[in-house]
Formats: sequence, C-alpha cells, structure tokens
Amino acid sequence: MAKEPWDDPRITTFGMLLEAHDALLCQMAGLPGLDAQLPMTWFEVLLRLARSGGELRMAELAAQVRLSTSGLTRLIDRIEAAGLVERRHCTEDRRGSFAVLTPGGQDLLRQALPAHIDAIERLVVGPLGDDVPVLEDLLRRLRDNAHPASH
Amino acid sequence: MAKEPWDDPRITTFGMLLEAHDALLCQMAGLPGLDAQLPMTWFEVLLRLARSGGELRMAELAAQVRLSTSGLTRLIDRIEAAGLVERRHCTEDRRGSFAVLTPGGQDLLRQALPAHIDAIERLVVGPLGDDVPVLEDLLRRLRDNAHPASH
DNA sequence: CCGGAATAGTTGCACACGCAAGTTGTTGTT
DNA sequence: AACAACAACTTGCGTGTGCAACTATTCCGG
Repeated sequence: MAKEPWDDPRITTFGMLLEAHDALLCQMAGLPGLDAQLPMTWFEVLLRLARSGGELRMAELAAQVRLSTSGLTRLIDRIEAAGLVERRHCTEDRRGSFAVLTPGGQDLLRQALPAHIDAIERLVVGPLGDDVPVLEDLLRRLRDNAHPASH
Repeated sequence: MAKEPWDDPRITTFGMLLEAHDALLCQMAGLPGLDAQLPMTWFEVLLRLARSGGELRMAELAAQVRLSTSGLTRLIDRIEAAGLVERRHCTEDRRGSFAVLTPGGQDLLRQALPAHIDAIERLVVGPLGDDVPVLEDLLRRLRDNAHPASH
C-alpha cells in the first residue's frame, strides 16, 4: 500500500484539533438546559463583559469573541433586544459605543454559569485530569503564535 | 477585588480551546494561495475521500467532516459543479449515493497539499516542537470522551 | 485651521449551515 | 404478501456570519 501524500501525520494532528473542538462544542450547545436558556455566543458576550467590569467597547468585544465588527453589531442587537445588555455612547469619542451589561444580563449569567462549569468539568477535566494545565499551555502557545498577524 | 464566579479558571481553559482553534483557522483560511485555490471545507472533503480510497457514502462523509447530512448535500453540490467529485448511485441500497473523487479532484488535492502541510508546520509544529504528540493525545482524549453521545 | 487619511460602528448583500418536512427505498412483523 | 417502521438522502426555510460600502467622527500634515 503506497504511502500517499494525504496520509501525512501532521494533517491528522490538525484534524484532531478540529474534531475535538467540534465534539466539545456540540456537547455544550446540545445540552438541554444550557443552550436553550442562553446561546453559547450570548453566554460568551455576557462573560467577557462581566470579566471586564461590565462594559467594553464594541471593537474590543468583537475581538474577544472572535467575530467581525459587523457580526458583533447584530449579535448585540439581539442581546440588547432581550434586555441583557445596553449600548452607551462613548463621550470622549463620539463615533464609538460601549456594550454594557444590564442587571438582568448579570443575573442570567450568574444563573447560567454553574451548568457551563459542570459541562466543562465533565467534558475536559474529566478525561484530562491533571493534564488540563498541560493542554492549556499548549493551546496558549498555538494561539499566541497564530494570533499576531490575524484579523 | 471580590472573586466573582465568572473568574473560574476552568472557563479560561475552555476559552483557550476556542481561541486557539479560531486563530489557527483564520491563519489557514486567510492564507493567500491556500483558501483561494481550495476552500478549507472542500479541501477536507477531498482529503477524506482520498484517504478512503476515493469514495465514501454521503452520511459517512458528513460525519467525518462534521456537517449535517443536508449541509453535506449542498457542499457536494458545489464541489460536484466544480468537477472535483461525482455522485454515484449505490447499487445495493438504491436510497444511497457515494461521493467519488474525480481525477481532477485528486490532482487539485495533490497540488494543494504542500501549502497546507507548510501551514501546519508553521502554525503547530513550529510553536510546539516535540510536544505535538502530547497535544494530539490530549485532544484525542477530549474527542473520544465527547463524541459518543453526539449527533 | 483646513482638508485628506484613518477609525468606530452600522447596513446591504450573499452565502453556508441546521432543522424539519418530504421522497424514495429497505427491513421487519405478522 | 402487505403494511408499518425505519433509513438515506434532498429540499424549504430561517438564521448567523463575513465582506464591502457607507456615515459620522477624529487625527494629522501643511
């Protein structure tokens, strides 16, 4: 059986990243109560805002959740319509806006957090155990190496 | 500064997976010659077919590229229109079809492969070095743990 | 201070995808 | 043999996203 170029093991490594990512995401999103009460994308927006003291500039938030600025505009449209965030005009730079976490948004985030943490516990801490920090280190190296010239 | 529930480090670990995945994919897809000559999704379809001897049932291929069967139907529609694959009716089960790699598809895959392998070399082997097998092992454990109850 | 380049965000448009329903073919039960 | 349950795609429809174009504002060089 001839060794064809598409059998290169490096492609398999990369494929594993795609497969693991997708498998985990499907499990997270497919979880009964989890995605239903708060879509993953909404969750991450609320999370990033909470971690930044409740507000963030649109462009900065877009970068953090890895969306184009137009993608974020519409996402915030939807979340704002649900009352979980608000837009506030930036006074020093009248072009810009902040996305601001509302009390309702913060409540919902608090309420949704345990389910997400449980899911992570089951999906990554479970199978990896003490190796979790190793994975985190490897992934961080990948990200830091790739990110510089992105967007 | 109060320790809020959203500062849980496990969420950061999971976030690192999302960030690394996205950063790598953007780099791959954004690469000048790479995505232009052959979109990532097309590339993976052609790759999976080549690795399976040139043909695969639609449902099986859908699972391998992590798409719904309807998603794969349309993807194959497009790739078939470009002449890189063909559909062949399955004779033992006349409901089913095979996606079959055409000579042109195989040629294009062969031609696109070096650029992809170079990209992986630069984006994962570069920053990780000898730790690549460690990453692959960890990701495989994640995938195998998550996959069972999926789709 | 004025005019052109750059920046923050939004909108028009196209597109790829998932879900649910539909079509055709197979399998199992009696 | 007939009919029901099931399976392999495919199609209708809605939705989330990126790219390019647009508007409003700020920055910078002369």
